[in-house]
Amino acid sequence: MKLLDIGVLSERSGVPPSTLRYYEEVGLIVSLGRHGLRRQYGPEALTQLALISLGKTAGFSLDEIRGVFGRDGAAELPRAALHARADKLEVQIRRLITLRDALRHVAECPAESHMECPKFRRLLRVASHTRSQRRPGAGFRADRG
Amino acid sequence: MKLLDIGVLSERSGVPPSTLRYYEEVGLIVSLGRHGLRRQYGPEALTQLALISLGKTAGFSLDEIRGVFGRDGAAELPRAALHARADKLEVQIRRLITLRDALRHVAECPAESHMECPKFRRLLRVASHTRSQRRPGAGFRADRG
DNA sequence: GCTTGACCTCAAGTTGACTTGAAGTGGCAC
DNA sequence: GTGCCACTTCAAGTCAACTTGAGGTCAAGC
Repeated sequence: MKLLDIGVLSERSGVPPSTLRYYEEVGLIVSLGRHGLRRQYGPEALTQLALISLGKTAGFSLDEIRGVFGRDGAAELPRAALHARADKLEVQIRRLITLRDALRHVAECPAESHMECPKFRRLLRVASHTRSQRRPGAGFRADRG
Repeated sequence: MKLLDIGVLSERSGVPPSTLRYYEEVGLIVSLGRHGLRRQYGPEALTQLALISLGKTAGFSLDEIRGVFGRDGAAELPRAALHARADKLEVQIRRLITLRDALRHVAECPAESHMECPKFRRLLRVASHTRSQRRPGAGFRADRG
């Protein structure tokens, strides 16, 4: 059973050691032991980090991610709850597609003002109907690989 | 030209007055005047807020949103930059689809452990290859309509 | 055996996006 | 003309998710 030193895990996952320690502190991952002072992780930690990364992209808080996937990276919620999450994701995916289309459109549309373009106005109508959601203080960071 | 009292705009957009004032402070929207003390907004503010909401769903910071869409809700960036944004969005959309599929899968898969399921492992491989991105301190809130 | 360097702990700081609280203002209904 | 109440300003607080800094430890290589 080959364990990964925190430095190795950090390098392989792209997640800084400080973040790995933080994730462990909040119970998202577990270290299996120490080599001297240094934390040693099992190979499954890489999988967990991939899952965490995906969840963050989706805008889930670390709390929610921990709620959905247990320490071993397996789902802990009942089917219905998992499908509910997937449904919410689907809504978000549609909103992202709307925005992508809006961006592509304004990049190409020759109309004087975008507001005069029926296609753009239609996109925005969709946007305002698919109401946005917020939850207090859920930090999300994207960018910086 | 009918103006919207901040209270009306707040109600119609679902965005709290404190947030509208904040958006105005950071230059995302503009009020056209006052009725007594109360800010009055033009109807285009609703469009701007829809755009802001979409941008936030996509994980853009308010700074980035302001950068892409000017005060009038029209794009301010050159075509190439807009397409680049759209490309990044597309990557994110694919990650979200991966996560959605993973969730649906674990909800249905009868395998003893998900790690033993080839389909799940394949999903995770995709997840770890499509590397996640982060940018320092870009708060994002989802949920709470 | 001593240096080196990457780790350790713990507290405090940072960031973006808001919200909250105190103290004040002004249009509108009565 | 007076009370109400939703607004106003401004400073300070909050929250998640990390990062940073000070001071310390320890396995490995020389």
